[in-house]
Amino acid sequence: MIGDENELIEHRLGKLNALRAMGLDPFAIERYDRTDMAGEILADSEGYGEKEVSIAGRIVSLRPMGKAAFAHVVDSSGRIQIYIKSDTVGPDVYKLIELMDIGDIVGVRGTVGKTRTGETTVFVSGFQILAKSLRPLPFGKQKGEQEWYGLEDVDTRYRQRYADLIVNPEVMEVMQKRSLIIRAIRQFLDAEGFIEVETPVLQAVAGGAAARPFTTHFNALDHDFHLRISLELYLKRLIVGGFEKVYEMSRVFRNEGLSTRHNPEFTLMELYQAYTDLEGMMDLVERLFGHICQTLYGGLTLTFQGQTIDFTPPWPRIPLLEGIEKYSGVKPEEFATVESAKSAGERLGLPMEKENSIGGIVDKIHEKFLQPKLIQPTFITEFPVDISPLAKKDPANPSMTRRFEPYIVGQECGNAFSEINDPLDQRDRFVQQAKMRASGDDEAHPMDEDFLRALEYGMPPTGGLGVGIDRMVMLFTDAPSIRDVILFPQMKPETK
RNA sequence: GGGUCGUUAGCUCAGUUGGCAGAGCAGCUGACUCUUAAUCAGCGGGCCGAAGGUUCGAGUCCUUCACGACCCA
Repeated sequence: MIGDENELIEHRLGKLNALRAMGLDPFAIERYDRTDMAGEILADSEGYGEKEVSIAGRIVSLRPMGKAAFAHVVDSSGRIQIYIKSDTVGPDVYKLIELMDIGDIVGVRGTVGKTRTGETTVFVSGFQILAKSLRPLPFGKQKGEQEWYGLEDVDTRYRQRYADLIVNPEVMEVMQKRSLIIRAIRQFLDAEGFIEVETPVLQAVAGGAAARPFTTHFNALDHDFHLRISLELYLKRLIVGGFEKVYEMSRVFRNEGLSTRHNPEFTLMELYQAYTDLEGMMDLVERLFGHICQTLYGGLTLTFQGQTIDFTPPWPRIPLLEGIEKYSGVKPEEFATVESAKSAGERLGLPMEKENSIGGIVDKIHEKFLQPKLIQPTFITEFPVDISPLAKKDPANPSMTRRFEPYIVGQECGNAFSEINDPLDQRDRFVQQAKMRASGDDEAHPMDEDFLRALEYGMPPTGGLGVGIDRMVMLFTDAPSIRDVILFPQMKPETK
């Protein structure tokens, strides 16, 4: 979009043309061999002696002073000062300083030393501009006493994440941590003997969660497909097929709104383990979160938004209705019928007009009264059957299921259950869901005959777990918004 | 979906009861061979988110729209 060029861009184009006229077209350069990274030099500034180093990176500050100049160069390892003196590089090379801008990519040769004030600096013997920055970086805020900030406008930050990354280095740090977390999850699961698989993103029936899917048309098959909303039903097909410990960590898509905790495409990790149950999954969750915390912070505690969170097992296990009674006063018996549950909800001041299922009301009261109290890691267990169409019923109380959700800092961090492996029960649940769908609940679970056929071949007793990776990364990076942990969050397209 | 707030220079923001469009930073010109996002002197830079309306006159008031933030559903 260099059509909207202004004076600033005009000047930089002029400098580019001057470089080209001198036979120094930066964009003709294909390669620059580096001997060292900025971070390595800063870490061992005494160890370089007279050795010549070559570094490359982006100019982020420039202080020319007549016939000498200071600048800072940033590469992926850090930021180092360079000092260029006309006497050293010769007047012809020094002239290039006039054609250099903050934002340019440069290659620098020189020796390592310290300036009078003690800052480790590369004393330049030669340099070249490797790429010209034509568009000024969104630097330049002064606030109070000489404090500097980069880009703040969140709209621009998300739409131009490339500029955000240059100007706000903490974004890069969060994304590096995200990579460490994902690696730690894979290490943990590999060590536990899990096999990572890939299942279809395009699905004729999008099930495994209560959410609206995105729909797309498959031209060759002349059929509408959905983008998956979960990984569950294909992974359980694999358990039927003989995999005993299997997982997938990948993107799923839900056609819903955006918020500080929701992005319509997000990363989900689901795992399934044959011959174990809910309690086996709780044990695994405790160890998984503990492993990640150890890897990142060397212990079992971290700070999130000022609160200290302790992952030391065992985490408390609280049945959902017990927790609701404790924090809202509503007794479990009140959830016996939709009518009594509704009046309990109304008593608490919650809008109940649209509610027509016990599970929905339980969920709403939970969200408002119990969930915000669950700061330290806690397992909430025993969810109503009508909002848990894939979880085994509790033999002691068939209106509830053998399901749990872990909560940390008031946020749901996962979902797990003893999986239904009775194809007859599963069919009944799907039929129930179909009725809910028919009465207007478009997030009710769709019928999936192929999945039922798989269960009919026989699936071992199985424990399953799903964890939203983006929310997990928020927790481990102290990020208040999901957009802080997603490089390119979903936005409405620009209209210009 | 509802409410509140926001959108002015590259960035961050002022702009009074409606009366010439402002600041800091960065940019440009000049000076300066150890600076700390230097310093000194000078100079440019605007479709005030878009469209309509009220008015002699709108950045400012009204309406609609677009995009965003926060809260609620």
